[in-house]
Amino acid sequence: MGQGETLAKKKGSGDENSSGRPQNIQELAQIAGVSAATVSRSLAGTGKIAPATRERIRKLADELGFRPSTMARNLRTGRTGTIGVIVPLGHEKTQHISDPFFMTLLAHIADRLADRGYDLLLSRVVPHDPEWLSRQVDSGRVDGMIIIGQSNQSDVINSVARYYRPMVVWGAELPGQLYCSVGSDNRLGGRIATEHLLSLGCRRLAFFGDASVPEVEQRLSGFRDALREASDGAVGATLPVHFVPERAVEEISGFLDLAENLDGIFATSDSIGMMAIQALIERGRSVPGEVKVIGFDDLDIARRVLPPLSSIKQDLEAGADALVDLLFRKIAGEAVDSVQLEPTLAARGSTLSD
Amino acid sequence: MGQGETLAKKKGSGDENSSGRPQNIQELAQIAGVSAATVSRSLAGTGKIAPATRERIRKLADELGFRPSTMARNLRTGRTGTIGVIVPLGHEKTQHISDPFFMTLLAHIADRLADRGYDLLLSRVVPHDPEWLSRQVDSGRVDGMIIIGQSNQSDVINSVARYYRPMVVWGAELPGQLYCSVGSDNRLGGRIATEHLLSLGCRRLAFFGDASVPEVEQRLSGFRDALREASDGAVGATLPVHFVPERAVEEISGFLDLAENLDGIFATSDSIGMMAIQALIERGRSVPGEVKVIGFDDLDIARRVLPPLSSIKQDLEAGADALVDLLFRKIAGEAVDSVQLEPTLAARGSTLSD
DNA sequence: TGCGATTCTGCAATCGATTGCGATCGAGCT
DNA sequence: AGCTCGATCGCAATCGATTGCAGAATCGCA
Repeated sequence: MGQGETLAKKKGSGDENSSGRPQNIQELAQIAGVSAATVSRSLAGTGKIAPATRERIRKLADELGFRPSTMARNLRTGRTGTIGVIVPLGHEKTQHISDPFFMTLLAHIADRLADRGYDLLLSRVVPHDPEWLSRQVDSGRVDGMIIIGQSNQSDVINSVARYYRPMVVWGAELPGQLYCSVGSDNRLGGRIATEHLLSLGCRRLAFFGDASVPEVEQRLSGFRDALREASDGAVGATLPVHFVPERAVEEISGFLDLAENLDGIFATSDSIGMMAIQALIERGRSVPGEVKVIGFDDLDIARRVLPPLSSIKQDLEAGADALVDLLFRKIAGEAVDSVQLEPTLAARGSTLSD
Repeated sequence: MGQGETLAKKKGSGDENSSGRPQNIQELAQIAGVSAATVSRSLAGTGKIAPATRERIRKLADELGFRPSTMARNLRTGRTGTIGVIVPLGHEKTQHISDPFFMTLLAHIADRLADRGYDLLLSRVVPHDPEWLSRQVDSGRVDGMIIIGQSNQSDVINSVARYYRPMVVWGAELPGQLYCSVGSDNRLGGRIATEHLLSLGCRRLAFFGDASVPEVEQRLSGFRDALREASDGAVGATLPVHFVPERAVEEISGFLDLAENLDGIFATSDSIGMMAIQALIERGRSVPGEVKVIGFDDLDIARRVLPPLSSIKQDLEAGADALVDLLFRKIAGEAVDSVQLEPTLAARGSTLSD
């Protein structure tokens, strides 16, 4: 008999079950006077079951508050009904998920998955070893995987993509990637932002962002493209601002003290843009009068600060939509392509004098 | 033989396994020339196993990229290594998880759980039926449950708390609750905010917030307490602003057009506070000159808008800490009490003239 | 009344890892 | 050499639900 009797629940005392709450399908079957198979089929609505029996079982289960173990079902069927979402924080060991960009995208993904009746298993990992992804993938707890941001882990993702299909990635589209990704056309976004500043008369620009992150690197390319094409004496500097707020503030302040006749800033995130504005105003330089500032992402907060922050809009809701849609099509076995979203300009008070 | 052969993975072709990647502990055992039991014990490090054997198995598993099925383990051991986090959105059917408050708290919780090696299963539910909670709890997929905000679902939570122990709730401490909760002293927070406005000379106040949410109701009590005690002719109105941004903006605008000589606003969240400021400025009323505004929560964004928003700080990091700590102590069988965090005043530019 | 055609149900194998208990084997001791 | 003892390892039951196949019950029609 039971060797595993030291394990598991045993919510009830010893006898049967104090509360009368059946712990498994077997007990419910016994109470109903049928076999476990019949209970299973009744509850799941599969197979041929007499309608009367099915209703009886269902009502009984309902009254007794019985719910079959999801895990046992998962083990048997091989499907879990949950999608893993993972945020590799490779480039900033101390960055938290609390970053507003992650949070926003994550929330939209959660909403989309909820629409489809799937749950979301969230893992925040700092990839100190190359196993971080395969560990999750092979754990067998998820039907698919969404990765938010390649960070500097494109290699690892590629190696897993070689054998694991149901996986999509938010981020830059990199040459030679084996996985399918969803992200903005960062280079175009960078160009639009820069051209916006140039068209407003800015000639001494700065790019704020850490180019070791693929997305940022692409935005920087756009920045450089636009500057090159302007060819009217406009110049641009680059300041590798980190994503961690504390360090960023420091870096920005130091830079602004030196760069005295700057007249335009392209920040690679709204957070950085807002920090830049604050630092400028603390130094008595007006925005957008003396310096114009544009951010990237166009999160909700961009609209709600004063002056409202101009930004390059990434439609994260559409992005989440695309990620989830692609993932489910992959799960269904379809072959799908990466998606690039078109970034758009949202010009506001931080660049427009009004 | 296999009746379930239509199910499950079968990553390999038909024969054995093309890639040589063992799919289960059995195959690995065969390759290693030992029994499944030995493999299990080697990998888990349990039981008495010859050190040589254990190392050999481990190395082999590593080389072959084998990882045991988490689900099978879970089924057998009855533990899952994941904590469920659930956000009941009872009072605002259309509100999304994307609310910055939820996301901030969620992120901190995720970080704390990650520290302990636990994963986080996120469910966003709109409680249209009273089963929303028990469905999650009884699914057997989690070792514990964190609920963010009772909303108007205190009854449901109570009824589940009667039989399910490992569960903690973020939110107001309500009389007669059977579960253990973590939250700010909202009444005190409301009082502090109001006294702050009063001390700055405000006499015609308004409270912005939907008092049908328990937390908000308590803040409103604090607001009223302070007003009553002031007893110097200060008056206060209440505007039930919803949490959904679109509706809130509309409601606030309409109110401000009528309430012309308002001089102080206590908003029950930072988002609402920011919307109030924006609406005021659009109407040419200066902040903090003519009207002073204070929010609640003190999220990151409060500090980063202009003028910086004064707020009542809820230490969400400490809150997440407490939630997770309490939960694990409950799981361990300890009896624990609810925790109330002390809210503090963060006075900034939206109330201080500087 | 009789026999095949349907419907329902039940049996038992199965998913993959864990673990109590017993079997095995070699070492150490008399 | 024979025997005891302990360290390892394997057998097989188990967690709980699912499902192919077969047996039982019911029905229809001649």
